[in-house]
Amino acid sequence: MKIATYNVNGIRSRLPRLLEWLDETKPDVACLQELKCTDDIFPVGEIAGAGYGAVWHGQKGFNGVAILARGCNPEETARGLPGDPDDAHSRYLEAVVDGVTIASIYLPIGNPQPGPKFDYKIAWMERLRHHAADLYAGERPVVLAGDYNVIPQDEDTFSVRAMAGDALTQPESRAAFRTLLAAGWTDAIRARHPAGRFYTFWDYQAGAWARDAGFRIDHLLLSPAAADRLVDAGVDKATRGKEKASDHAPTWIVLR
DNA sequence: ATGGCCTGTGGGACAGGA
Repeated sequence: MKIATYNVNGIRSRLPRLLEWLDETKPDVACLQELKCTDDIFPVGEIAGAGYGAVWHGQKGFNGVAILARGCNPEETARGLPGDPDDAHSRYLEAVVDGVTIASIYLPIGNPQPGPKFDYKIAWMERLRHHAADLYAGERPVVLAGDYNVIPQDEDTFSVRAMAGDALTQPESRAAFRTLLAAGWTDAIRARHPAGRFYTFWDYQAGAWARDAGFRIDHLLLSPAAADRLVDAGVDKATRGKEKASDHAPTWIVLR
């Protein structure tokens, strides 16, 4: 079972690339972020045409998450992250596919920091910690996949200095991510590849792609029952190099 | 060494991304 996460940066602009990637790599499940569209204009027809059922949680202009499943319809189990009824951002969607609970996460960036946007990021991560604990207690296979907007370690960025003031590398951001790992969640890429560059994002600016000036911010965290089934993990780096690409590359795992 | 972009909204810049 191949499960991927892909921040598409606008699903309508990205649709040809998305359909091409689905056809080439055939993930069983694809968690998408940054749809940047409302629910009524989500391209459900084109995605069904590619052989995928879908659930989605859109928003005008920004954010937006979806879960696609090949040959079946994901069974939605949560829409929105619990813990703040006033939070109107579409950043969390959860569904069960083939017995595996899968979340599509678009975590707040938090820039500029310090400030209210950073406070929102940290509060959101605290809510995620609580909800993740509930899922963990169920002792079922769970995959928390998405754009976490956290660079976990110095080796996950091309330049520690360039990112020093950024919300993605702040000690509070890293601590909140590390808290999930300490609670028993497995960072799938690092479980399979303890060392080395596994960047998932390269900025459109400053020739970042050409210089390989990227960082690793798209993650798949696994509950123990899912981690026991992990056989492979990787990044579809070539997807980032195509015309009209998203600034993120798809990141994936294979569970047996 | 520095700076370089893209998407959506809406019909011109600007917000937001990271």
